[in-house]
Amino acid sequence: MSFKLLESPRLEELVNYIKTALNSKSTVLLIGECRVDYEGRASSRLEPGERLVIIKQDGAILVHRPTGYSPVNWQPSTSIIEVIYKEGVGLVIHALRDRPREYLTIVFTRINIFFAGKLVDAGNFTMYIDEKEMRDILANNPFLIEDGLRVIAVEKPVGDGFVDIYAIDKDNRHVLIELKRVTATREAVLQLYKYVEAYKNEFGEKPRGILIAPAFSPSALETALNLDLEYKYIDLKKVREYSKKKVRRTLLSDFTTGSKNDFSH
Amino acid sequence: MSFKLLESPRLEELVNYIKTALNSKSTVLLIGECRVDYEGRASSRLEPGERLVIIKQDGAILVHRPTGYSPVNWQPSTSIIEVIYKEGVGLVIHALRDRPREYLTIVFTRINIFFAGKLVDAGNFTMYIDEKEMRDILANNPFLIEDGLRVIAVEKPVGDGFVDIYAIDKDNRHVLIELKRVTATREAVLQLYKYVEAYKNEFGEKPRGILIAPAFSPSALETALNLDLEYKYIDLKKVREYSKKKVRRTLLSDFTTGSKNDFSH
DNA sequence: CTATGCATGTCGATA
DNA sequence: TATCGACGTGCATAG
Repeated sequence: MSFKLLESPRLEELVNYIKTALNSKSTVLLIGECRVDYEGRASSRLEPGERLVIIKQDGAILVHRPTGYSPVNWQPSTSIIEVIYKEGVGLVIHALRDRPREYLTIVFTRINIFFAGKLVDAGNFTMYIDEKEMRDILANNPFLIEDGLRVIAVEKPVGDGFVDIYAIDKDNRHVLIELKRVTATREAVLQLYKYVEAYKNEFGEKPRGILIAPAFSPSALETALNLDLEYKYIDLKKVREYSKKKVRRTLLSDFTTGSKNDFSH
Repeated sequence: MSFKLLESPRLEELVNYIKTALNSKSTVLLIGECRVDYEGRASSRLEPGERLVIIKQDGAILVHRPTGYSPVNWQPSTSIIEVIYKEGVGLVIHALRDRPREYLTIVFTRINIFFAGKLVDAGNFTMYIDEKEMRDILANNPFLIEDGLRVIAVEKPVGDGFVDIYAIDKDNRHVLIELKRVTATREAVLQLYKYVEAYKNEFGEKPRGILIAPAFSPSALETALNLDLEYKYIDLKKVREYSKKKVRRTLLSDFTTGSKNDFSH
C-alpha cells in the first residue's frame, strides 16, 4: 500500500492533495472539524464538530461522528466530487449524486489528519448462511422440515409473489413453506397467508402453510393460530451442517486460550 | 483534539496503544491488511486484504473495504472489545455483542496507520423532513391534501397498526390517509388496505383510503385501483414550505460563485 | 424489554 | 432502467 499522510496540514495546500488522491482513485480520510449540509430526498444540517470523513476509491463518501454505527451523512458511490478551498470559509467538499438527485456539502475549518492511499483488497467475502442458502439446504434436505416431504419447487410463483418452498407432504397434501432466517414477525405470517389464499384461488385447493424460523414473535404465533397456519422452529446450526460450503467457526475460546494454530489454513 | 498517530507500527507494541485508547474512549482507526470472521445471525468470512477499521468511542466497530457505502463487517455499539497480539498470527481484535449474540474477529497481519483520538463533537444534527414531520405538516394543513378535510387524529390505532392521518371529508365520509415520503410501492398500498379493512370491521363503516406520496410505482397504482383505494401526489417542496423549522438551502452555486458569506450564521 | 415501522435506508436481482 | 424484496438491516418509539 502506498499512501500519503499529513498531520495538521494547512487547508489551502490540502486541496491539491485531495484532488490528486481522488483522481488516482485513492481512499481519502480526513479527521477534523467540519459542518455538513445535505439536500435530496430529505435535508439535514450538521453543526460544527470533529468527525471522520471517508472518501472511498469508488467515490462513496461517509461522514462519521465519534459514536454510532451509521454515518451521520453520506453519499453512495455514484457521486461527483468537488474540492474547493474558500478563503474565510474553509475546505469545501461537495458531492453530487444523480438519481436520486442529492447534494452533500462538507466544510472543514480544521483538519488534523489527512490520509490518502490505494488500498489493495482482493480478498474474497463469503456469507455462509443467507436466506437463499437456507432455502436451498432445506429444499435439498426436506426431512429437516418434516418426514416424507417431497419438494416440488423453490420460489414457486403464487399470486403476485414467490413462496420459498412448494412441496407435497406424506399425505399428498400441498404445502407452502415460508422461511425466515431471523425471528419471524406477524408480517411473515401475513405474507404466508397471502400465498395460501392466492394458491387456493389459483389452484382450487387449500394448501398447508408452514412458517419456518429459528424464533417467532408472540404476535406471529397468535396470527398463525388465527389464520390456521403452521409454524416450525428450525435450528440454524443444524441447517448449517448441511451447507455445501465448509464453515470454519471462529469461537471466543480461540482467543482466550493459548493455542497458536487457530488460524492455520 | 488530542490524538496519537503511528506509521507502520509493530503489531506487538500496538496492542497497548489500542487498549489504552479504548479505555479512554477514544476513536481508533487502523489501516492495514486483515481478515475478518463473523458469526451470529449469519456467518461470514473475509479473506485477507487492505482495509480500514474504525473503533468508535462507544465501541461501534466498522470494517470498510476500499469501495462501497456499507461496511463489509461491523458491530454496533453494544460490543465488548478484546485486543490480543498472537505470535505467528497477528493483532487480533475480538468484538462480542449480546442480543443478538454475535462475534466479530479481525486479525491484522500488517498495520500501516494507527490513529487514536478523542473527537469532540457536540454539533447539533437536524433532519428537516422525515415522515413524522411530513405527517404533522399535512395534519396541520389538511387543505394540502384536499379541500374541506378535517383532521380528527394522527397515528390513530386501527386494527393492530396505526394509520398516519384520520380525517373526515367535506361529505362527512371517514378518511384513512397513509403517507410515504418516497416512492410508494405495492407494500404501502397493502398496508393502507389492511387499515381500511380493519376500520370497516371495527367501526362498521367503510372509510376512504388515500395513499399520499411524491411518486408511485406502477404496481402500487395497479394495486390501489384493484383495492379501490385512492392515491394523491404530493410535492415535498411545497410541504416543506409549511415546515416550522426554517430550512436554509445549500446550493451548488454557493460554492461555484465567489461569494464569501454563504455560511455566515 | 419486545414489537412495530421508518430510513437520505443500501444492495442485488430481475423484468 | 425501474421495481421488488432481503438485510447480520439499524434505529427510535410505543406499549
